[in-house]
Amino acid sequence: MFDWEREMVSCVPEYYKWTEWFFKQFYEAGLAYRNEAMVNWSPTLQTVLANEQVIDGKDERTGQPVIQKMMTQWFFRYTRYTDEMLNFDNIDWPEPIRIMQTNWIGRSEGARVVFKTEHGEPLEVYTTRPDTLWGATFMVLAPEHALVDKITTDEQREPIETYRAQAARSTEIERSAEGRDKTGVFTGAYAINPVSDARIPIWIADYVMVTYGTGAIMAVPSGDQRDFDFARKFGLEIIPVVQPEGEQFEGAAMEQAYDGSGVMINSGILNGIISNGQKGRKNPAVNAAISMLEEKGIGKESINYRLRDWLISRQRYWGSPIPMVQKQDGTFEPVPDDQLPVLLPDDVDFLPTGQSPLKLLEAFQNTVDSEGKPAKRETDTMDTFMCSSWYWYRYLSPHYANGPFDPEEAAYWLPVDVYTGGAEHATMHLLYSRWFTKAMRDLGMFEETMDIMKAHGRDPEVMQLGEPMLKLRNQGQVLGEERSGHYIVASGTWQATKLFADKVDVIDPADAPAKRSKLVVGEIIKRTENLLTVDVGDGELRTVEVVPEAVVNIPGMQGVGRPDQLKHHLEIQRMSKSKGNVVNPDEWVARYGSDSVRAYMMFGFDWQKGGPWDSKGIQGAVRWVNDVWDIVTGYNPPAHGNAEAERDIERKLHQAIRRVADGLENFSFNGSIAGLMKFRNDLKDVMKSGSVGAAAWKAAIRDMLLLMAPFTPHVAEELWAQQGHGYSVHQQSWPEYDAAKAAEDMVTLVVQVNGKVRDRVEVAAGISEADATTAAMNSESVQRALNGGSPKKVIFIAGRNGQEPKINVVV
RNA sequence: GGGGAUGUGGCGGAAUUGGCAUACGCGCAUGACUUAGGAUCAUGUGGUUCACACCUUGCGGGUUCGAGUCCCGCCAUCCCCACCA
Repeated sequence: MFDWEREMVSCVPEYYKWTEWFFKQFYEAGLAYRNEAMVNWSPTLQTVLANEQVIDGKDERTGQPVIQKMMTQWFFRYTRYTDEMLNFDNIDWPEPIRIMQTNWIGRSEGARVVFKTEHGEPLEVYTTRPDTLWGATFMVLAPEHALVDKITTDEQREPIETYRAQAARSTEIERSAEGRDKTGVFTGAYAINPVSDARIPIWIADYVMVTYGTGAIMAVPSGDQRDFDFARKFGLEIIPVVQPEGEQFEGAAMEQAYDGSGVMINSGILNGIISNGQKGRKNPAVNAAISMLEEKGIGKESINYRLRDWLISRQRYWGSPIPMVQKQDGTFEPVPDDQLPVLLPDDVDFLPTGQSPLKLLEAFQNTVDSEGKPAKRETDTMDTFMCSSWYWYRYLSPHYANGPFDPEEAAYWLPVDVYTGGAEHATMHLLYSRWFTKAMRDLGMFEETMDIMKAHGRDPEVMQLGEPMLKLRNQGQVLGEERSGHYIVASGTWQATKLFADKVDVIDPADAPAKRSKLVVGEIIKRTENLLTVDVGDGELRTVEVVPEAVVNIPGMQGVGRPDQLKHHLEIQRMSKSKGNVVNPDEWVARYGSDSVRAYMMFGFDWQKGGPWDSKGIQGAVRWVNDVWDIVTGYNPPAHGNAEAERDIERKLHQAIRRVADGLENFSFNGSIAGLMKFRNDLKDVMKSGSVGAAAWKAAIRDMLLLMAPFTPHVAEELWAQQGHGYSVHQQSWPEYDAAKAAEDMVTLVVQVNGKVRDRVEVAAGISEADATTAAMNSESVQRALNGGSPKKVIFIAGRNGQEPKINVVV
């Protein structure tokens, strides 16, 4: 149900005023900052992109390559809440989403170790395997690492500069497309291994990312395959430090890196300690290594995250303006609250300059600072994920003027109970949203809400979680229908391997004529304009061009047939105009009514999975709705029925209540409707037997309509009114489930022999173990299996929750 | 390379904690009603088998009195991440 009084639009000033306000709040709290950083730059879009918007080194929208570039940009301290965002204890979110977010945040446990160059410059690295420190035989810096310039020797300067220039030019795709073939250049400088005092060469290579860890690694070729590949390629030393039982590793002879468990060798004081191959303190060798590093003061335990701060600047027009002005001295200050929002100008020119139109608009940029001196407005706008990171708070009170939301409303509604959306939002929208809410909490934005909650007797503790949505479920997508192509007979003239058809008839495959040289007979696999690809059987394809004046006969198609009306084969895939498999719900609603279409949408699929549309499958829902209509309007029950039958329909009603309610809570809507369809079948049986009296019948119908209301709201309302009940069916209390009423008197005792079902016996519900055993022993199948002997064991399982009792005889 | 999900009749899909596998629906078959049927009604419909009976949840093992469900190893498909040190 939609409450249109709470409609809001994120690109109107009434909304984005508060998006800007949030930015300002974050800025003043130190959660927003400006920094120079290596960013993803899209030359195509002429803007920077968040890591989340770069897929395989390409921009997710255009598929064009993205390059790395140093730029000054606005960031949010996304990493402030890494550990809290890894905690899902108090929210009910799907496991796959939690795993994806966990992997995205990418927490890794290890240590930072400070190496020194020969000349004494400190060179810090991050490693998850400090136990392998003695095996570090060289170091690798990212090409962009700040120390490269300083340490490179004169002889190596030229190749280093060439390599760095090349790395800067190349896109991330090119860097990873090289796969395992390592490249790199020696700087000419050496470092001292702080534990072994070995003099080890320092290289640069693009397999080390400047953005992760410290942008520098200690390379342990005996334990890391990437380092191993690099060492082999450039002839660097390999020292084994972890040796599995029964092996005798020799650095020169190793064929690949070994990262499994074993015992430490060549490792000074660590020799003999077990390294179990794990990361963190769980590994005895790592544990010992970290203690040693901290004791000697050359390193310390350290946690590292894959997650970077959230880059929110965009060099484009669309998006909320960043409410900052740059003063003449170059520093920034926020726009005063009473001047918010900074409006997006509507007189911009979209010129192909490669720059944001705002950059070209002097009138927008020129302003004054808080002292009245000339200043320049920030022309970057915010990532539109900003707008979607808090919209549900605005829903509460879309026209509220004193803040982003009305705390009175918030105290009633927050947090969101259930949120549904696609799983594709896992690492973007849903993670941003969690960050945003945690930041709001820490900035005290929920304080007033919590006071009001307290005043209304609601426990405000839940707001301390800083979680926007307590329960999340992902829905699947309804895909296009699988459809076979038209089966055709095309005739015309051949030119080389192509048939120019002047006549095309769509036929039933059963009526296909025999193969003839002048004909093409088969299913259309593909059609582009008037060019057909036809499967003539045995996987053989023919190309047919339908000439402009050709006669096209399509049975059931009115008017003169055109080649573009010929259907081609479609596999199950997403609906899209270009594939021609879009199912327009309006057409189906016009044909069957919205309740039937709605019921089918809920019944025909696993809601969390989605699946292909099936234009025949909808018939089941249509028949159900029609049947219910006929049952309710077209049957006159007798004044009095028999008690047993009335008890039985009451029982079935309560079983239906249970199924419908369970389905609604678990998002198994198909189960709910299956329960209702079954009840429809039960009612039809009652109609046939005429055994239920008017009062019991009317009561059953009444509750069924209540159960149907969420699924077929219009038909339920109409029938509710026709039954003489007051408006509205949607404002009644839900039928209460009564387990006693749902319980069966007689149940089927399932008799198993060695766990396999061999017999079924009708017995009274709640049968005792002794009686069940007697019944089982009297079963012919059991007698046969026992063959005169006695059972080894008999296991009785009483029926729970309406389940049948079972008895298993072990022979 | 790492992580995740899925795999059940001809099809969509059911199956609380391990306890009658295939609910509900589509389709199909036979019959009825009909000038007609893409309507409706009845019956049937996992497989092998005349039957008795046996087998069956991607494949192979295991745990258990009992496995679609739990564990181990494969295979297939899809998704996410990816030189992350």
